[in-house]
Parts: sequence; structure tokens; C-alpha cells
Amino acid sequence: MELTQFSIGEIAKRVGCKVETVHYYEKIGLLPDPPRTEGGHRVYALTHVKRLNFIRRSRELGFSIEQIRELLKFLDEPNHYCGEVRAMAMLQSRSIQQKIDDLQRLKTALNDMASKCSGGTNSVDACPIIEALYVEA
Amino acid sequence: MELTQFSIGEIAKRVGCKVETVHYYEKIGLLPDPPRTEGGHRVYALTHVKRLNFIRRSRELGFSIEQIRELLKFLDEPNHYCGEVRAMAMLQSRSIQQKIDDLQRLKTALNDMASKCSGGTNSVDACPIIEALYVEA
DNA sequence: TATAGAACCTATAGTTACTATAGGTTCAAG
DNA sequence: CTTGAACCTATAGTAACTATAGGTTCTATA
Repeated sequence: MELTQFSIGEIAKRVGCKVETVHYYEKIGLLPDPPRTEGGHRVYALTHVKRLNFIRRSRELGFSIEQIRELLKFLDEPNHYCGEVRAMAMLQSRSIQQKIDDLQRLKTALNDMASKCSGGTNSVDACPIIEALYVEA
Repeated sequence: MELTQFSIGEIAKRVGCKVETVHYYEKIGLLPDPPRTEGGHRVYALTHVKRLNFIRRSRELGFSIEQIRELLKFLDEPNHYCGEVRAMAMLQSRSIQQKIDDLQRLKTALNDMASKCSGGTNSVDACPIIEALYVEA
């Protein structure tokens, strides 16, 4: 006999988020309003857990709420193409690579500074951090 | 003849941010209050432009305002003992590496999913990205 | 030099994606 | 049948801006 009903605390725990976050997703319309108990407590089914999990995993991958709304449309209205989803993933991937490159540059700059720092005082003008980050427009 | 004075609109344009953002940085104490014209308009020097640029580039790289406050101490108090500066730089460097690793992992995950997805006009029902995310936690 | 309108000023409210709090109600174990 | 954990709603707070309102100053041109 499988579990087919879940409290809000249970589904939050299952996907690793706060109860308040589930409330929030409901409020902004990412999760449908679930049925309630007599007393008003939310009762979720497995489809809700799946959907919530989808949202959380997408957030972890750097998708915005609005992007996830788009992705969920693919689920809710299946007249879409795999290519659209793939395009969004690739776009996301490229912007992440951009961030990685930038961070790598800064890290190098910081390491340079640390090594140049070992003897004497360095002035603001000669600071390798500023040099690394200052790009004249 | 070099430009040595800038209006708020000019420095915002130079570093690629909004005028309001400059106001904001001033309000929270990241940028010093510049001198004003008779009429009350802010007048910036090149040092302000450099500092603002530093803040913006650091933000783009994912540093929080509070972290930038720390980094700016390198600039504001250049007569720190070198060992101290070096230690702070190395600490930052390690946290940057952590970020790089995290981002690399996300990118790999996205690329893996995208590569399994043939794209094109297949129905979204069979999209591996959707499948990958839409699993039970 | 007068003037139009672009750019500036302050102050406040809105945004994103949650997170925290308050003050109350319901559920489930003992 | 009690007690306390978990739930409920509503509101406020967070970070780091961004937008708006309503007014003033600067500057280019006629």
C-alpha cells in the first residue's frame, strides 16, 4: 500500500524546501490549490510532489520563476516541442559559463594580489584587484 | 584636455548601471557623498568612477554588497599589514573557487540533459530535460 | 537672453524569491 | 481527552535594486 496523500510538511521535506515556500508557490500560481481536510489543512497527491520537485530542481539550476512558468506550460499544454526546452537549457548553460569565466578572472586577480602583497605596502593605484576589474568605458 | 568631472548620469553610463543604482550605493555607504554644484547636483571625479566600476564588476561576479564592503577595505586602508591583506585575499579566492565548482556542476547537469535531447519538433512528452527534472524526490 | 526639455533632486513604493513572525486552529499520539 | 506539533492566514522583512511621483536645475538653441 503506497502513500498517496501528503501533508504540506511532508512534501516540503520530500523536496527539501520550507513549508512557507510551498505556500508561496501556491500563492503565485505555480502549484495548484490542493484539496483540504475538514479543518482546512492541505492534502497533496503524488502529482503535486512531482510538480513541486520540478520547480525546486529548476530553481537549483538557475531558472527564474518566470522561466519555470514557461517550462511548466510545456508540461501543462503538451503541444510544444522538445527543441524549445532544449533552447532554454542551452541559454542557461551559456550564461553560467560566462559567470564561471568572470569568476576565474577575479580569482586569478586575487591570487596575484596576494602574491604581490608579501613585501611592502601597495597603493590603491597599483592594486591588482582594481586593475583586474577596472575596464574603462 | 581630459574629463575630470562627471555628472551622475555620465558615471552611470560609463559603468553600465542606472542613476538610481548610484544613488543607492551612496545611501548604503559604498560610494562617498560627492561634492555638489550650487544647485545640488552631484559632481564626481575619476576616483568615483573607478570605485563604482569596481562595485559593479564585483556584483556581476556574484559578490554580495557586504562582501564588496570587505573588498573595498583593501582600497580604503591600503596600509594594512601585508599578511592581513593576503589572508583576506586568499579567503576570498577560496570562496570564489567554491562558486566556480558549484556553477560548473550546474552547467554539466544542464549540458548532460540538453545532449540527451534531440531537440527539433519532437513532442515535449519525450523531452529528457522535462523527464530528468520531473522525477519523484 | 529667454526658454524648452533633458537631466537632476528627494522620497517612497514596487520587484524577486523567498523567509520570518504573530496569533490563532487542527490534528494525532499517548 | 489533553497536549503539543503541525497546520492555518496575514503581514512584514530581506537583498539589491528599479520605478514612480513631483519638483528643481542645467544646458543647448532660437
